[in-house]
Amino acid sequence: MGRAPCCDKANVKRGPWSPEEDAKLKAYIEQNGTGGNWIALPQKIGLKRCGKSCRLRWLNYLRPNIKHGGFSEEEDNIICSLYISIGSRWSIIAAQLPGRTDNDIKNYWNTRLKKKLLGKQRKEQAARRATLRQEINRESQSVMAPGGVLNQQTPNYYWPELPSVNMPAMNPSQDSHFWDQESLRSLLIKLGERFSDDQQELNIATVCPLDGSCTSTRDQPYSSSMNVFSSSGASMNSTDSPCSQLPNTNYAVNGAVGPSTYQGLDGFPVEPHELMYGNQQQLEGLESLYGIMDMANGTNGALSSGESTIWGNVSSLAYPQLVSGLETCLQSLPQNHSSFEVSSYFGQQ
DNA sequence: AAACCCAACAACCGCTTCTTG
DNA sequence: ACAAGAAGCGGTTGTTGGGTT
Repeated sequence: MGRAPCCDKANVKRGPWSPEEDAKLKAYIEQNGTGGNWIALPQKIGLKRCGKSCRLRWLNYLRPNIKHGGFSEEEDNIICSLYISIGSRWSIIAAQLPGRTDNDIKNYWNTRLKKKLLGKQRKEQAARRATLRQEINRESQSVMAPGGVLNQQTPNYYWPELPSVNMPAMNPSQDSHFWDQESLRSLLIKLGERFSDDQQELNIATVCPLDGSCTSTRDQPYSSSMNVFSSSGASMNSTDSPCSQLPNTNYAVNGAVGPSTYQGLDGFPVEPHELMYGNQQQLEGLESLYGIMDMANGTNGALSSGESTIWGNVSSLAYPQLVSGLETCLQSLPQNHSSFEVSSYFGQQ
């Protein structure tokens, strides 16, 4: 037995909406609201449409203050960084872009943004692969060579540490890849406004990327906007974001976050670098992200030894607090996409 | 001018989650 | 606690219009 249809498909009009239908629906909702029941609405106003279709039409097109097209550079950046950190959670992404609908963003991503990013990235990918393989070969040759480090104790699943992919410093002031500060700031402010409706100051632990020391966000710049994921049990507007229903996060200070732990990844079974070096497929998936990260950072994507690498950019990309907050937020949501899943996704493209 | 291709976007479908009785 | 129905969501498909051959 399949699921019962939401409406009588035989008596329901499908396809594009006519201006008359739009006008009817708009006028009724503006005057009476939806009445809390989309299914019954079309009958009330004499529309031969499915209730779901009415809802979609209203939300994506007729609702006031909807913006169509003309995505700004900043919006591009926000979409990219959020996509990279949380995956295709379009409704959450849309919630950060006033006037944009999830459908609009999804379409924009699928038709333009993804291509823009992947096209840019593809060019660089070949060059990077060559470099990486060269490095790997060199490394493995030195390992296998007589007098090399390989011995009986070396587990065969061990992937040698890649010289060009080291855990980077993540200091914005020193990192030319670091996300444009203004975009970053405004995004954080937006998110802060959206997620928090109390003014309590946050007390979030932050791992210093340089030395791994633990500090509170009280000491950080932009602290006013970092109450995004308040540990204070702040009340949140449940209509604004799914994250509003989240339990408190584990960012409370008191040393809860250790130096080697990535924020928001506490629940993750292994540490990022372990995954990264786990196998070559994974690596290539992550490789694919380089281009995107670089695009987001407004650089040409060149990655050479000693430069900031993906992890540095991941951090900068989405601003440690934002990403970690979202990661944690999403751990409590269904259909979670972690950054690692996203990287796998790109690896398959 | 016709055929074809492709990008963009609107709308649909079906699954999941939430709400209510 | 449970079931049913409604709403939300994301993937996919269909349509349209512009560009190219």
